[in-house]
Amino acid sequence: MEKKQNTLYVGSLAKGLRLLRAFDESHTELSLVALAERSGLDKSAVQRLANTLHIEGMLDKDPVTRRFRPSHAWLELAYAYYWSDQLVGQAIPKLIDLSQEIGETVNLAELSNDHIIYVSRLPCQRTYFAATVIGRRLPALSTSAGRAIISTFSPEDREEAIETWPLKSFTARTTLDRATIRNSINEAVQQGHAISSDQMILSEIGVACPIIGPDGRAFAAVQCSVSAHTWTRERVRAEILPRLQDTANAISPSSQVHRR
Amino acid sequence: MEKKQNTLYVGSLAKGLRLLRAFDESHTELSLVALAERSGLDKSAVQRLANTLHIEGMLDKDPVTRRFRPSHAWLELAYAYYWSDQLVGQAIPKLIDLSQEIGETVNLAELSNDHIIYVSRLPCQRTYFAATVIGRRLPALSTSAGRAIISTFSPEDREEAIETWPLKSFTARTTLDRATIRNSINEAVQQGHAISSDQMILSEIGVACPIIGPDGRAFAAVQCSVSAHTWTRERVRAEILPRLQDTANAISPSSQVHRR
DNA sequence: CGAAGCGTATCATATAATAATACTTGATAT
DNA sequence: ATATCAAGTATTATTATATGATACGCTTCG
Repeated sequence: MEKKQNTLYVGSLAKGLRLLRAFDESHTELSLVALAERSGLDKSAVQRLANTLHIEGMLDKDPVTRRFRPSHAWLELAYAYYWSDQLVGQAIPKLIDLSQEIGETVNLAELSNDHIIYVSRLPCQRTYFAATVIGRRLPALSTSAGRAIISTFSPEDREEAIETWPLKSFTARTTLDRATIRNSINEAVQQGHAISSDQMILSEIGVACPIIGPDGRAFAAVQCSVSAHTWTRERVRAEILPRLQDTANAISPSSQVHRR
Repeated sequence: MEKKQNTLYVGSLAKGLRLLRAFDESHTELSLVALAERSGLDKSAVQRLANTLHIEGMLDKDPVTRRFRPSHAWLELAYAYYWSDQLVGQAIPKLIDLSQEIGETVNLAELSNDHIIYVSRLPCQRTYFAATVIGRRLPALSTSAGRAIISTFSPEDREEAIETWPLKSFTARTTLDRATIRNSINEAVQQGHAISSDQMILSEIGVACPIIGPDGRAFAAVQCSVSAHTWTRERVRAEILPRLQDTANAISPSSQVHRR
């Protein structure tokens, strides 16, 4: 078991974290051996680590099936995260206003390496569950939010992102061709916003405006997803975009105020 | 440093978790020594553990201030949590409908020992930030959701909760008298819902209906918070309560369906 | 009834975490 | 400019602590 050869690296802690990360949308509760398989650790290690996590309240354990599940503590961590992210605090009231105005689902997405992560979500219409859950990470290139953010990069960084960032197919129509994505991003450079269709799910239109930082570069975007059954790209541009743009602008300038 | 004398307990992992828990609403970024103070660990330990957490992507480190902050990984954990909590999946669409109908903030709260924790929040009006953040834990006795849940307990359990669960003062009007709380809960037993005022913040009215499990006992509640400036308890009862009740009932029966 | 799978418990061993110490850096004040 | 201090970083000898192999007991299934 080759760990980082570093006296400042605590292997046991890292292994414990791997256990936490073994849970995802399709692995919602795991037995001891299932945890061992998914984490790549042996049974003894998992026994000790999972037991520790259970004692410390990070894993719930079903008394009858003996299976482990994420505990409420995972939500408490999200709570702490929200207070630490200045952008969220500034954005939330404006996002609420926006969602009420347009009556459609509004999201705040942040760049997380080469993915975007939905940090705040305000669902206004029934949608599929995955569209309502915070913390969802998606390849930046495949999302309107990611493209909006990338569109604020320097030409070089933009090109590097387009060429090297990962892609993954979600629907039959997910764009996997980087040239097409380049066009989409170039449009976003011109127009200041990105629009995409059918990327994560079919019959879905996504619009996003970047939240521009003091250096002109965005690391977040305000995004809106609507159904193609009731909307067209034209109506989205006419009715949603102006307010979305206003909201993104309103969040931008005052950002980066450090406290303490 | 007395740890659990147990070969199945990994102290280093537990210490690492203490570092994560050092962050909260008033400690959003922490330096090495600040982490040491808040966790009760010595500088060397914090150095090693925090470094590990950083390498593993659980802590961001400001390259200039050298301070640590929660990373996006904390939201990913919340994401995994949401998929593991069956109740949320069942409740979300109904909560969205409800919030659209009544145009006010709707919450889903679950019991977490003697506290309630907000698992899902759908803000419809501008409110203070804390009211929009998921993962917030509050003493069950001080919240309408908690009282609604307790009201479904057996008389003995109810009494034990009223007598022993913790209380904390949030506003000048937070009820700290257990007799008064007993009255409020008894009312909830009669009426099937709980109403409270000025508990977490002044001029706020909270209503909650329990989500009753197959055994008749609730571990969650649908809750709604409105401003006392625009609402009265009577109007809340007349206009919000019926739909709130319907929503809670609609979530209740189908619960406890185990998959896999 | 036997086998298989899983959770639990025990223990000798040496690896891997520890804590003390010293070094580096940057900010503030003199 | 220079001194002082606090905070972050690096190194090391020591042994406490995590390890993983093994064995046991309980269900479940064919």
